[in-house]
This record gives sequence, structure tokens and C-alpha cells, in this order.
Amino acid sequence: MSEERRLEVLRAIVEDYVTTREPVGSRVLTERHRLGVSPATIRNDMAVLEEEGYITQPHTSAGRVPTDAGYRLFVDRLAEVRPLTIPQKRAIETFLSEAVDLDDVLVRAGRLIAQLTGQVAVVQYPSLRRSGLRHLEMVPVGEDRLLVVVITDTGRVEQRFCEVPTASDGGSALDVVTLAELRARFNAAAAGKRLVDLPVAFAAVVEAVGPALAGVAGAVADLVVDTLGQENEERIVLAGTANLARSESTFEQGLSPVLEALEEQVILLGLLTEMSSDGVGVRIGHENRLDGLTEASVVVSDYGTGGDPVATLGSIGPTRMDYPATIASVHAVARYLSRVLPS
Amino acid sequence: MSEERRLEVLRAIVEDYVTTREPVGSRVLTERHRLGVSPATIRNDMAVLEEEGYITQPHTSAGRVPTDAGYRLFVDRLAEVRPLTIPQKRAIETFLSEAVDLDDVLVRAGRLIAQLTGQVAVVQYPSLRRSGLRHLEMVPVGEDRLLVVVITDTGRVEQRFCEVPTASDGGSALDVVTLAELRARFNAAAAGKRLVDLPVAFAAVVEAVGPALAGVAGAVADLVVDTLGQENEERIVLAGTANLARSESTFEQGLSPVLEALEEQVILLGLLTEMSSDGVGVRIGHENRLDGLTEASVVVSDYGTGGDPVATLGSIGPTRMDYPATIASVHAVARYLSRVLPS
DNA sequence: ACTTAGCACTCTCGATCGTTGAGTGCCATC
DNA sequence: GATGGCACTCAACGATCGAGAGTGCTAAGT
Repeated sequence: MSEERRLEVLRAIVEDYVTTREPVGSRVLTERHRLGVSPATIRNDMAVLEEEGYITQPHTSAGRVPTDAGYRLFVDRLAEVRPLTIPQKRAIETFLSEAVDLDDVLVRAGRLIAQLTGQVAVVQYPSLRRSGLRHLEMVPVGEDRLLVVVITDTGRVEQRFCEVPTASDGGSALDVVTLAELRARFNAAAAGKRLVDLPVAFAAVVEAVGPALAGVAGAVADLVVDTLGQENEERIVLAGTANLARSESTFEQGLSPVLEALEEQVILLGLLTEMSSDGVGVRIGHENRLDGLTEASVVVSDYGTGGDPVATLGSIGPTRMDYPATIASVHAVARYLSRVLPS
Repeated sequence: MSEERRLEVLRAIVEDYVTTREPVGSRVLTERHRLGVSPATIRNDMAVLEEEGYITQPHTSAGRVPTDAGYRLFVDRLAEVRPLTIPQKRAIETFLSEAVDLDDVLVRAGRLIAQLTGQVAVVQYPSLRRSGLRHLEMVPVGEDRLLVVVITDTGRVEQRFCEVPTASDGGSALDVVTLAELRARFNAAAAGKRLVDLPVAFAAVVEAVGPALAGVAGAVADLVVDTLGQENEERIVLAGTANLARSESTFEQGLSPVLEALEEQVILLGLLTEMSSDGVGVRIGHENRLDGLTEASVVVSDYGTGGDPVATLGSIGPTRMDYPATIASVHAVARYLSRVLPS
């Protein structure tokens, strides 16, 4: 009883189960795959595979179904890379390049993954932590409010309203000249710095502008630092939720737990950053600690300009998914996305 | 056989069916509602109501279930306004006022509606068409690109990258002074104008700046006009999709059609704008022409500053929903949202 | 003219119970 | 170590049946 053939049997089981969605027995296995042995032999192999925990049977005398461990082994050692077709690649390229801004790029990336995999897509916004400040803009809005617009070098734009002390409160008026000066000072201070270093740089600015402007400058500086702080750092794009419903019967527990997990963006973010890895990362079933996703698998890949990953994207589907195809799709979209992103 | 009592019976049927989720028979009706007559009398009334098309029975000898027409009558003539509780109102107020920017406000409004109604929430972004331009900002990015940021007086911010002719192409360099002049001209031209009037105003600017700057100015003007054009005008926030799954069994056809309809933002937008109405608008079951939503009802309300509606929000759930509660929630959130929005 | 009690009738739902067929495990054999 | 044969198990399917809920109708009451 060769180890090799046993693995071959496991691969056959996984592939068949993924396509048919039904427990696979020894007979059909010999019919659909040229294994060159009889069903009885397969049964012996399956007995061993079951003992080792790679497959299981839903009930006595049904076919076998891969366990999480089985899928894991399949992904790690058995799956063959299945490159996308040329038309698919071309579709990705053109669809992404038609995007008009960062939001649009990410939304499109999500749609692509959702469509390619037939599953749910998750796209994380470029991390603010690793990016720099490209420009800071202040627009007066009424007497005592500013609209502060922050633009990062990853193309991300955040805006906040900012209440500032008015002249009547002892602060200085928000005239155009003052603002221009402040803008110049802030932008000069931030030039070439990572966002992480902004608090220090901005504090120096507030110091330098003198007491007359300190109130306004301080308010703006605080706001910017807060805006770029951790809590607000992360955002996520979801796509293809409807695909879940189509594979509804797949989830024993029903869709609710999965949908709930997807709505908890904080949790999703945790999962993504945790899985963030050089190549393509895969979490199978219970490997996700999250309750809602014990019947689901997550395939992620980093993306970012050059060798510098700025965020993560991925696909979420039932444990019984087409891993090679999903991995290929996620990988491809991540690569093209990296290429399209503003450098 | 009084008409009044028959309507009372209809109301009782709707209310019972909404809470129990089961067809309601004549006996339980007399038990749960003090109608003062016997089951037999109720049966007569029900026969008439069925003849008139307001109720129906799933099969012979099950209880009665309201039809779309029944719900319609209920909503139009029978539903009593059920104001929110004080804590609920307070929750809305504080939760909305904690928002940091427009995106955040809308997301929070969505979450509120989703939670209050236990259904799916839809929030449309303030229409660009009816808003004015507050500020136009141009930030140089590299040699031949500008990041153009458009801020409307509803607080909405759109950004686009803009390729401009460089000096080597016969255009003028993107120096700071030039940009400042352009910025001043554009903003002056746009002051007090609706977005609809921008094309004309901007064309004048392009004319006025002279041939040296016409290239850059034209590119920016085109981009802005395009950005604010119809196709890009509308965006939508969804919340509470998971709530759908919980009332899964409600939808005969399964969740897929509903989820698909929700993902088609274009269609949703059409629905919202079509329903946009002064007070609260309700579409029941087949009244939505959309295939996916024939088993669903949509409750919407306009919102906006003062008496000037800028967009629509609403809640989507099964035909058998608690209309009074849903209407109250949607109405309340719309009102508070109007109040919180930047004036 | 409306309401009510009584009653026969209908139809769904759930339980029970063989039957069927797929699939296994084991044993004897090659 | 592989294979053919064989008895065994168990979910799935379908038929049958009784219970219960609810109706419509009729006849009697107010």
C-alpha cells in the first residue's frame, strides 16, 4: 500500500467532492480517475486516510468527505497551480485600469474576485500606517469650521470637519492668508514623513506658529493625528455576498453566522491582517478561530506597490471550494492591483 | 355585516400574521382580539375579504394570510403610528452625532435603521445634482498629474486624478503660482452656483485664462464636470444584510434573488429615486417591479437639510414586516439625519 | 338581516414503517 | 499487497395513516 497512491486517492476525493458536492465512494473514484486499482483497494486506502484524519464519512456507509486536515494537505502538497486563461487575465487588466480613483479600484478588485471565484470577496484599504502624507488641505466652512482633507501617497483621501476657536473666543480669524500659511507649514513639516511620524512634526508646527495661531493649528493637528490613528485606519470592501446564498445548502449552520461574521468589519480586519503573508495564505474551516467561519475557508494575498505590501485582499467561501482556482484568482488580482496602484 | 368590522378583522389578521408568522384562523382571532363576535362571524367576514382580494389561504383549511393588497390597505388606512420610545430616539441622536464625516454619518444611519427594523437598510448619498460646489482643490502629483478634489456643500468629497498636458507638450508647467490662480478662478466661478451650472461657468474660465493655461484648465474642467456627471452621481450604503438570513424562511424563493437585487446598486438607486416622496413611501411586494423583490417591501423616506430633500434612505424586508414600526424607524432616522447634516 | 352553533369536509403535518440502494468492512484468494 | 465476494449498515424515499386545524354550509336564534 504505497503512500503515494494514498495521497493520489485523497486528491481524487477532494477534487470529486468539490465538483459533485456529494460524498464520494470507492466505486465512482475508480471510474472517474484512472487509479489503476479496484474499489476494494481504494477502500483500504480510504480506511487509512480516515484513520489519519484526512477524510471522514457523514454516516456509516455513505461516501467519504475531506476533513479540514484533508483540505490542508491537499492545498499544501497536492494542489497544482492552475493559471488563469488569457481572456481572464485580460479582463482583470482592463477592468482594473478603467478605475477612476482609489475607491473605484478597490471596488472593482472586489467585483473581479467575486466573479472569478463565485464567492465573497474582501478587499482591505491600503494601510495608513505604512503610507506617507501627500497633501493636507484646509477649506473654511462657515465661521468656525474647517474641512480638513488628508491625502496619502497611496491615493487615499480622508476628510473631517474641524471645529476651531473663533476670533471671539480669543483665537484668530480664519482668513485666507492665515490658512495659506498654516497649509504651507503643515505640508512642509509632513513632507517625506511616514504618517507615524506626524504627531511629532505637527507638534513642532504648532509650537512655531506662535500663540495667535496655536489654537487653530493645534485643533487641526489633533484632528489629523486622530483621523489617521489606528481605530480609523482600516476599511474594507465586500463584494459578491449574493454568491453565498447560491451555495446556501453548503453551510450546515445556515448563512446567518457567515453573514454576521462578514458584517463585523473589525473581526474581518483582524483576520486579514493576521493572515497577511508574502504569497497566498489559506485558512481552512476551524483554522479560522472565528465562530461564524468554521465552515468557511479564506484565501488571501497581500498587495502593494513594488515589494512593499500595503494591504490584503481575498476570497471567502465554503470549506469545500475550488482551492487551486480560488488561489489563482486571488493571486492574479492582487498582482494586477499592485501594478495599477499609484506608486 | 359592517364594513368597519371587516376592516378591523383585516387589521387583526395582519397584526397577528406579522407577529406569529403563521396563517391565522378564525378562532385565534377571536381569542386574541376583542372583536365581540364569534368565530363563525369572523369566517363570514374573511370570506368577503378573500373575495375582495385582501387575504388568501395558502391551502384549503389553513388560516388566512394577507395579500399585497391587504398590506396596502393596512398601511394606507389601518396602521396606527407607533412613535419610537424615548431611549430609542436618544440612541439615534447620540449615535448620529458621534459621526466624524459624511461617510460616517451615512454608515451610522444605515446601521441604525438595520438595527431598529431588524431588516436591511439602504442609504443613498446626497444627490450631487441638487447640491452646490463648496470648494475645488488641485494638488500636484508628480510631473503631469493633478489630484482634483471636489467638495460639495452637502459635505461630499470626490477625488480624481487628472492627466494634464505638460510643458514639453506645449502646455504650461504646474507651478504653485499657476495652480493658485487656477484654483482662485475656478472657485470664484463656481461660487453660489448649482453643480448643474458648472459646465457653463467653467467654460468661461477656460476661455479667460488664455491659451497658455487653457490646456490644464480645460482638462480640469472636463474632469470635474465628468466627475459630477450623472453616472457617478449616486452611491449607496447597505447595512444589515445578515438580518435577511435570519428571516430566511420568509422568502419562498430563497435569499438569492433578494441579495442579487441588493447588489445591483443601479437598480436599487432607480428604486429609491423613483420612490422618493415627501413623507414616507411604501412599496409592497409586487408593487416593486423588480423581480428579486416581489416578496419584499420597501419603506423609504427623503432626508435633507431644511425642507430641501437631497436623498433617500429606507429599509427593505419581507412583505410580512411590521409596517408601523418600520415606518416609524425610517422616519425618525431620516429626520435626525436631516438635522445632523451640514447645512 | 345579521349572528351563531353545529357539523361534515378538506388538507397539511408529522410519525411510522418497509424498501431500496449505495457504500463499507472483512475474509478468503490470487 | 491487491482483488473479488459477501454480509451488513444506514440514509433516503415513498406510502400509509391518524390527528388537528380550519373552513364552508346549513339551520336556528335574536
